[in-house]
Amino acid sequence: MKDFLKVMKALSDPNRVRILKMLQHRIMCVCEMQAALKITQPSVSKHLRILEEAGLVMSSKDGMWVNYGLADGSASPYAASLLGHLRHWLNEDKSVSKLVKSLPSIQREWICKK
Amino acid sequence: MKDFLKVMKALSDPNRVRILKMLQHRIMCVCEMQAALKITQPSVSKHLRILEEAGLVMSSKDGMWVNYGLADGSASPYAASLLGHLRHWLNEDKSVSKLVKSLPSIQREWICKK
DNA sequence: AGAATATATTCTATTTTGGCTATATGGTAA
DNA sequence: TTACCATATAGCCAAAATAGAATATATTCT
Repeated sequence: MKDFLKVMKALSDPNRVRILKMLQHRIMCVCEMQAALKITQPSVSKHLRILEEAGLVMSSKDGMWVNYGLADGSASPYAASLLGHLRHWLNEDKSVSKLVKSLPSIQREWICKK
Repeated sequence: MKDFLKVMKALSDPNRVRILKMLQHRIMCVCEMQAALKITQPSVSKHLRILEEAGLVMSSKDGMWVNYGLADGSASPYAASLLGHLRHWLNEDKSVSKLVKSLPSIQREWICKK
């Protein structure tokens, strides 16, 4: 029950759902998501922690950066199932499609390192 | 997005999930659920309202009683999908199986009308 | 009509959540 | 080493959620 609730709670916030929808298109670092969502970096980090503990995303360090991607689902069957559905869901949502369309212009070389 | 979040939030509370798991077995009135969950009647009503607005349960009046059952899913594709998965999920959860086992002894004729 | 019962709503107190600022950590480059 | 940069954590505050007590509504029975 606890694992199930973790996944449901993780999916109960619009910004966390938007993060997952972005990660369907490519791997991203924290500062890229921050630029896309227009919220502060600590907020993004917090959301990512919740998503990770629910088994929805996974991270790997690459030097200074931390790359986040969708989890493979091995950590939680609930997460695996929901990640599958999310592929088809919410593609028509305006806030999501707008975000996805903005992705090409958001790259860590441009955003960070200023 | 809003409809999706409603379903996820509705499924983010253990008592609401337990209500759904009970309703998989039979239709119930509010006072039966109250007896099963051992929480106050207003709390049950509130949970049911949230579940209903998410498209997860439906109600029909029968005299003094209001019968609640699982929704058919026509109100929300997200609710429909999750209700399907919930059939298989959490059957092994202790709090759920305990509840289900207690169902036969919980009937409105005995519980209410005291 | 009035009493009793099942459910819904309101109100209040408590907890949880999401955002921000400030600070800490850890890696990179000079 | 020092300086810098990406990310994580801690602390704070406002908004939202949960539970219970008290109250309101609606239906049945006498």
